[in-house]
Amino acid sequence: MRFNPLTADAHWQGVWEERGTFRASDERAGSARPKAYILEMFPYPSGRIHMGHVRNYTMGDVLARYRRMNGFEVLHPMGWDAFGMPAENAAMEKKVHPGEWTRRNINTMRAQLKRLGFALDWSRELATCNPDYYGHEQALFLDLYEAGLVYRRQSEVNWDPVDMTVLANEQVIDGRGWRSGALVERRKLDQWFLKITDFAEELLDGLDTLDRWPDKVRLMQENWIGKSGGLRFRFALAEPVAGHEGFEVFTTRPDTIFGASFAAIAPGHPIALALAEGDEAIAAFLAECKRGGTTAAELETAEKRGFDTGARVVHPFDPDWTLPVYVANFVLMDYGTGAIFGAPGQDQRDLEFARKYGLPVPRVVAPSVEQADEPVGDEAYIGPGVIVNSRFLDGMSVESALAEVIRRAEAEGWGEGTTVWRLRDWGVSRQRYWGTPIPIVHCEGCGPVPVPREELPVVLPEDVAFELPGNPLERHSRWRDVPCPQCAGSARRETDTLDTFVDSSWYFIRFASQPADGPFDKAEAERWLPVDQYIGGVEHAILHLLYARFWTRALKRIGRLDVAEPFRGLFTQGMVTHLTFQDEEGRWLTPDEAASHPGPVRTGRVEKMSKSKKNTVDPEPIVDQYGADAVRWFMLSDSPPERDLEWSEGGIQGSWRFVQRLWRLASEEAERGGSTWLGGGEDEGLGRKLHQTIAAVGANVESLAFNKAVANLYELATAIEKAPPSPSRSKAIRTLVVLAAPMVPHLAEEAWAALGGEGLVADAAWPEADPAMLVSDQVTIAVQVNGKLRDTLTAPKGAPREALEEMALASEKIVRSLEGRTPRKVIVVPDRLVNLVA
RNA sequence: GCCCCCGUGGCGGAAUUGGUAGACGCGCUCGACUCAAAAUCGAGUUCCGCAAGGAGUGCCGGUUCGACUCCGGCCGGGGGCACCA
Repeated sequence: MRFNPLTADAHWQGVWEERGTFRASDERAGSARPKAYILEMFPYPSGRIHMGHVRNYTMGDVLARYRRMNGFEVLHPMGWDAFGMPAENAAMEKKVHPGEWTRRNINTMRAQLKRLGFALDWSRELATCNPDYYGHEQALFLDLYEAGLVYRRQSEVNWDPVDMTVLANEQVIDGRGWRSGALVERRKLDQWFLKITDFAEELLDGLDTLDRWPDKVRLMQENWIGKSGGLRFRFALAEPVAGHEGFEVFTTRPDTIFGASFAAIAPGHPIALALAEGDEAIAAFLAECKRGGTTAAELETAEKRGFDTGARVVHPFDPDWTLPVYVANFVLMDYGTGAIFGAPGQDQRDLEFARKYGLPVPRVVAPSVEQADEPVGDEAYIGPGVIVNSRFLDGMSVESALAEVIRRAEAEGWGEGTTVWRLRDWGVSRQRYWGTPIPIVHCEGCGPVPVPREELPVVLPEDVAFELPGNPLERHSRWRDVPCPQCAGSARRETDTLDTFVDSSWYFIRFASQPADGPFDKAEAERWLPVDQYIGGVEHAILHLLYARFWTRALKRIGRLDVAEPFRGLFTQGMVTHLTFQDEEGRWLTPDEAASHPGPVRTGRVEKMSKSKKNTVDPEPIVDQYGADAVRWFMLSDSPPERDLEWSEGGIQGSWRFVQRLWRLASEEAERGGSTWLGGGEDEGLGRKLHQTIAAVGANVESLAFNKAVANLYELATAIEKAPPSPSRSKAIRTLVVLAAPMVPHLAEEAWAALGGEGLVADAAWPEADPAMLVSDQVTIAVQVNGKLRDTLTAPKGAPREALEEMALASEKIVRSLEGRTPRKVIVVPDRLVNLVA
């Protein structure tokens, strides 16, 4: 009599849905019950659910079910991050409308998710590609626009001249478009930006409050925001150049100011551009700089190159000291001021540059005064030390010299201490069809004009063609050409759409509150937010999580939502991996192909499941074969959730065995008549094991250590199997079913019903561990001689030190180990060990 | 180059503050049931050794009565950022 998931899964899923078991109540949240908002990163509807989704949503589900059983009102919603490029690619390749393709995928994936029995509130399901989602997003965009947090400026993009589209950096491979293979150009386009840099300081400071985020993610965001303190100052040109009398530079090392041997400006610097107007050699150099690749590898190997402009700047501390001005390819226009001074003795890049162009390399920092005149070799000295060869700074530490230069610069009025950020404003314009239309109209007379609120949503036109390259919105004159909302003159809609990261920057708010007439209701959203536990892949550690934090803070600033940080707890789960297989010619084989391949098969490394390596395992046939619970159980077993999990046939079979084992325990108990068992007394040992397990599983689920909770349940099951029938055993079986319910909910319902449990096990209360049962009155004491274990003995709990020492000395093994020596020191840790030092 | 994380059996991994290393699972071995196989159940499984015993958490050293755990230095693997002044 096996547990049959084929019938049980569907049955219990139907019962939960019918009863609305997992529907979250806004009224109860926070009033009748404490609230818990559990969220997993919503999926992109790519076609089918993959194992990564299953793992991610299973973890969230266990936590959601566990919280419910602990009396929380739980919000656990699901939706679709439904805009994006793959839909347009599908449209081009398969001649299907992106909307149709997306909606079809959503239907498939929803059905797949439902088969896994997740405790989701489907009544709140949303898809970002629906006007009743993105229309509200347009309203929020206008709110930010009116608050001055949105602006428009020219910006360089990667332009694919064949596909006539903008490419993300990741889509440029070796300088060519990933799809067309055409050489990518750098083009300047007018684009919309969100002022995330306005929030740099608070986004950085806010990280300190996120104590339930992984340190790794906080660190990555900190580096991304990249705060640097330093000095910004003005270099005066000895002779004016193309109308400029000087330029500003930024440095984090003003203490090295007397080590300066040149100044350098970026190829895009206004002075460089002005010089190029009248000088073909400079113009040629600038063109050369532009051509260079932008990939990481190219930049790493790129040579430092410069062009001596012939101009000179005056050293701020010495009017008689001038420095040559170069245009240098390693100076970035969009960081700091786009210009630097070079101190080759203390900076590796400056050193390489100076060596190449024969510039002096003075030492101004030395480990000690005695090393003041030691020449700098192939490596710049960036360590701590004392300032040398620097006039009034000589003898100071790096820190005090730094402060002193800033103080003088400010006092003398030629510079000031400032902070520079690595973080750039967020460019949100995408020259794409399948995204949220930016609700702006461009009027020849009035310029950019917001679409009036009553005209929202600006709906994407359905009748678009993808035969031609480029953005179909630009060609759709009926949609594009509209009168200006201000002057009624002729105008055009903005044809760019929003970056899909905008869509995912507020979906968690819409889940919490979804009125028809606005993005969300403030009070209702604040009832649920912040998300108590957010779970997703570490690949979103920076962009999505930073954008969502920014968006939430922007809403707070304009008074729409009083929440500073959207995600109270964050967990980044590992990937699902699998063995890879190749045939004799190096072609990748699927696991099935590998098994039936006639020739030799090379078994490769364990890698992330991916289509290109053909090592994916589709969850659906696995669910068909083993049922949802076995798959869920496997996803939680073995590997710690933050690490990668290797899919294996053996693993899923082991999970299947355990599901059946649990069922056997429960069904045999049910046949026996459950709690009406009359023989035998209480089984104290089993009772202790039970309560220890209750405590351990609870603690481990709370800390998301699902692999340990799984181990706890295995142990309890084994202990029950080995125990003779007794009331304790009957109780342990019922409790085991409750403890396992968040992980294997279908089996648990079936077993619960068989055992005559009241209502649904999903609604059952999480058992409480009896503290008195967690400690036993006998403890095992380790006995060591010189720190090495020689014997163990059993003693009553709380036995006094002297008694333990005496027992240890009486042990035959200990006597032998001591070889007649008398211990000169005895360390006793009560209830733990005795260590005899001889 | 800079920053961060991780090295424990054949494998995935346990080990709350330094206190019996290897829980639990996979795999493997032996046994039971079976005509047989599958399934299931039982026993065993860090290494060397018949045993007594010894060694053992990447390597070297240190602190300690006692180190997987703390400190220093190496080696190996992984991740993030990347010409950020």
